[in-house]
Amino acid sequence: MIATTSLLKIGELAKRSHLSVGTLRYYESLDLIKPADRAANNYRYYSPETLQKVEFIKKAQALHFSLADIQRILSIRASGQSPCALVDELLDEKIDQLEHQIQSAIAFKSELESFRDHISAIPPTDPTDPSICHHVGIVSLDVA
Amino acid sequence: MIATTSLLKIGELAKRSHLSVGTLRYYESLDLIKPADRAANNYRYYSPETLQKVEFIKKAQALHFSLADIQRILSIRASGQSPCALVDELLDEKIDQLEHQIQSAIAFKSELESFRDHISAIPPTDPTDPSICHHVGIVSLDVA
DNA sequence: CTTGACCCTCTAGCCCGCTATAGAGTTTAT
DNA sequence: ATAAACTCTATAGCGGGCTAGAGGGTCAAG
Repeated sequence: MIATTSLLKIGELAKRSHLSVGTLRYYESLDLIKPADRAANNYRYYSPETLQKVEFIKKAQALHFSLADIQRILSIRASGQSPCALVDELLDEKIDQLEHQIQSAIAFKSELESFRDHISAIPPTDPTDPSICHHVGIVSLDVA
Repeated sequence: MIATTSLLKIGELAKRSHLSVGTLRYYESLDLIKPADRAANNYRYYSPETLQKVEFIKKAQALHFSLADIQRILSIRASGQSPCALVDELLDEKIDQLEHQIQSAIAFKSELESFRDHISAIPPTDPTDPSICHHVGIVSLDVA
């Protein structure tokens, strides 16, 4: 028998974690959290540690871990093992992805800038011009 | 009566544009393209200019314009006006967004890097440690 | 005349992290 | 005793750009 006095109903957990009730149920559907108990009324009753777990989830999300990643981390932890190797691997992965995103965003931005400068140098053509846009550049620009 | 000899069936347009038939029908549902004619068999028959339009769509997509943006551009063009003002505005918008993305990706990457360095400096703890992860940092790190 | 390659519409599913609703039961406060 | 405030399940929708499938009609070649 669990000391029901300390257990939280889902609404309370929601309030304390600043997540919605729906989100908490959604997390359960992804095996991220689960209630310590389901009383006869079928209500979810959470142990207070769940709040820590939810905070962990939020922090990990802020680090751009997907909920699937987080589930993997938590399940390793739940099996009594250390998730550190996985966390390190995921971190390296995110950092690589970010570096790639940064480089391609920089390249793409300068591409857009030269395109903008290019078209603003072209005088407006007659609107009845049959080309799709007087910004002929858009049609003819080679974008890799 | 349209010279049916020069018109393209959807499969032909798909082949020439390297888009799928489904994509072309999807584009029609978004008012990006439409067939010049629908014969008695209800087949779509496209004028060859549609190929130019589709190429335009692909180029604009490569510039990260959404299909909704592209629809706006094309409808302005279709009404006989110049879409240049809109294109310029959208370009400026994309460039600003890219700049913002680049800056926040850079900041976030260095945040992740210092986090990684921080945790790799912490010796592994006992797996039976009740904290969620021996990477206590994940739990305690303040990420804005 | 039949086979296969087209074409049609309509619907559903994908990814992800939720949110919102309907319709029902339960608890709590007055 | 009743009404408000909670809880439950199950289902559908969002955005964006598609893809896939069912269940049909159409057309050209052999």
